[in-house]
Amino acid sequence: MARRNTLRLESFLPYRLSVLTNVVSTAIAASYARRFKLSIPEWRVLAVLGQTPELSAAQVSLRTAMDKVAVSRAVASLLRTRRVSRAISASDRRCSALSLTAAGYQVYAEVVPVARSYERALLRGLRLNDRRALDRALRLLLRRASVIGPAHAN
Amino acid sequence: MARRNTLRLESFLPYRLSVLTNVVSTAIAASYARRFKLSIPEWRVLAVLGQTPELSAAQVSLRTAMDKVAVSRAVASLLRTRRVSRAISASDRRCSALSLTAAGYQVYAEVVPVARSYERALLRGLRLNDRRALDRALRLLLRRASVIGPAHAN
DNA sequence: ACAATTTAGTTACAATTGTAACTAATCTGA
DNA sequence: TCAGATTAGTTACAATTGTAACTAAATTGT
Repeated sequence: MARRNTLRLESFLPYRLSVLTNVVSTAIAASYARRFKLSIPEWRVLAVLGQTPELSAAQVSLRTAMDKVAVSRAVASLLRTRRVSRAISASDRRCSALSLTAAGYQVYAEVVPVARSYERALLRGLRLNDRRALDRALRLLLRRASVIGPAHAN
Repeated sequence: MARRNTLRLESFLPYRLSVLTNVVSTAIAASYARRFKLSIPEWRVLAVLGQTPELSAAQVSLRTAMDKVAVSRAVASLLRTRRVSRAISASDRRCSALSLTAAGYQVYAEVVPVARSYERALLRGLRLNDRRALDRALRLLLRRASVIGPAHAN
């Protein structure tokens, strides 16, 4: 019952990141889930293919930081709804080139401004200086997190 | 195929937050999951009770930003492993006061330094200025996110 | 040339999580 | 006082996600 050496959860960085991310992605998801019947993984795949078409599933996986099973499922669903098309590569019949269909681009074109506007609303109130610092911090934290990895013995 | 008005996912704030959070919480979880058989929700409950004992499940829910079902499950599991004890309130027999047992405190006391050291490792390389800016930014973003909420029509 | 390995992607199943409905206790107002 | 509403917490079930095993194609080394 000594209660010395206590951890203040509300100022613990990993906890704060987790809470913030949760609120943010739930909010964003809500804005397109209902309107377009898009799940978060589906939106991610859509987003990378909108930016760079003709990617294989593995490449999508890399760019979205999703694992390949998640990508496979999202792609399957996007194929069903005809928002993504798949062309099997002639040289290597294992991989395929994924692209948005016209319908896919249309959804993309509608969601992107919403996403942007949400981001703007979120950043409103942060001064330019702080935005830059945030940008630097996120970049650095991500790099450090990848480097130290799960093997953090102590 | 015009590809104008593209969204650069890698500089899109919600996306970056999500990737970072994912890496960080997976890493932290790994460091205590195996050693103490603690899931993330369990660790969170342990963390608030270590900081403030005698809370009801609802209060834990508030402080951890977890929903009540998640708390209920985590508590059930912590009761089973005798890391948390529950005393039914005399005045209101619906709610109960949750506290850590001696065993619970022991786990807490072992995990806290690990968590702290991970946080330190993460922040290494960020200058004091940038840490302050990050702190401000996170506080502000969380507040904005809660305010704008899911009702972000566009 | 071909057995052994690697790579892309899928499928099957288990574990986790979210949603809704529920029980039990308390509170509220007529 | 007591019917209806509220609150704490749990349970049951559905949907999502993670893990492992799998198929099929390509690559490698001998």
